[in-house]
Amino acid sequence: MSTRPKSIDKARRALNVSGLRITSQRASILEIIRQGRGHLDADEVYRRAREKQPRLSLSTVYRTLQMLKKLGLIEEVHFDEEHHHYEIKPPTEHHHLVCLGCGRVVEFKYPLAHLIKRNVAEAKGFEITGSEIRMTGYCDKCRRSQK
Amino acid sequence: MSTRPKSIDKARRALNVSGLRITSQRASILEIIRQGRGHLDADEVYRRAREKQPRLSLSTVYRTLQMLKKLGLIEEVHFDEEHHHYEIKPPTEHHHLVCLGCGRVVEFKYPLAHLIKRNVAEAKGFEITGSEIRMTGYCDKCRRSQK
DNA sequence: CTCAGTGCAAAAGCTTTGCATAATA
DNA sequence: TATTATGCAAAGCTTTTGCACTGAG
Repeated sequence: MSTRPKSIDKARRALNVSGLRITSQRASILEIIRQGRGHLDADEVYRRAREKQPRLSLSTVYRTLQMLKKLGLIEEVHFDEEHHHYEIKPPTEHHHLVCLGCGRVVEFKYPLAHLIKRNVAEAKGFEITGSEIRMTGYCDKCRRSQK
Repeated sequence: MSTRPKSIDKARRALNVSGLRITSQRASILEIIRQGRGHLDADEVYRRAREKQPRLSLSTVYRTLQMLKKLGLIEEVHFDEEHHHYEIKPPTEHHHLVCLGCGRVVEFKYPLAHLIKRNVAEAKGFEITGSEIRMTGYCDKCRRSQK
């Protein structure tokens, strides 16, 4: 059995098809995003990747993130106002709850895109290709400790 | 009858209550955001405000935006990856369709927060205070011209 | 061997901050 | 008149870019 996760193999193929090279930097970055479970920003990816590759530069991280985004392998999400965060493109539609107290991010599934496609987009003549839904609030723990 | 829109009066009260001063800069900025119907970024607010007040500085715009946001008078929304956009806090929940072709932003109403509150948040122990829903795609016009 | 990818350093946004001056309440 | 707000300039961050070198295919 393979020791490589599926998402990485998929990425290898996507790069090959596009005539792009698989470098150790790109492999680490992708692997880190995968392990990060969707909640890392560029700088955090950089810091983690440097533990294994001390000579890695931040520009490579940014260039790689852009490339992966363009290939549709990762997705950019916006948890707070300041940074972009990245996650491996999810196979099924899912969204995020962000706790304003502790910053915790919880994913949830709900077929909202479909709903809106049927009820709103068609009426406005829009063809929807992507959605980002972010609900903010306070998690269980933070609510309790605030009282 | 008053020539001032309600949203501005509401703002005046909010500032007074907080012991903040109503300056000509703040009034213009708020008025511009109101007229902008929610789709202006800081720089655009700045440029428009300067037509009337050439000496206005960009820092004042940023400081005012932050203040208005803190007071809950305006809301920050994220149409693209690069900038923040601001709108007068909407009385009813609404969301945005963003066209990737021409950048046009269309608002739509749909009680998604309520839906998610009932179906998702409660189960996860979250108390939801805000939501931002952004669907991307292509509008009628752009779809036609692409073919 | 060739060309895409990298590191480095510098530049380019957008946003914030310090401080003296101006203006509101 | 007492603060608060402003303008200006400088600094801070995140992100992008140019260029010579390195390394994957």
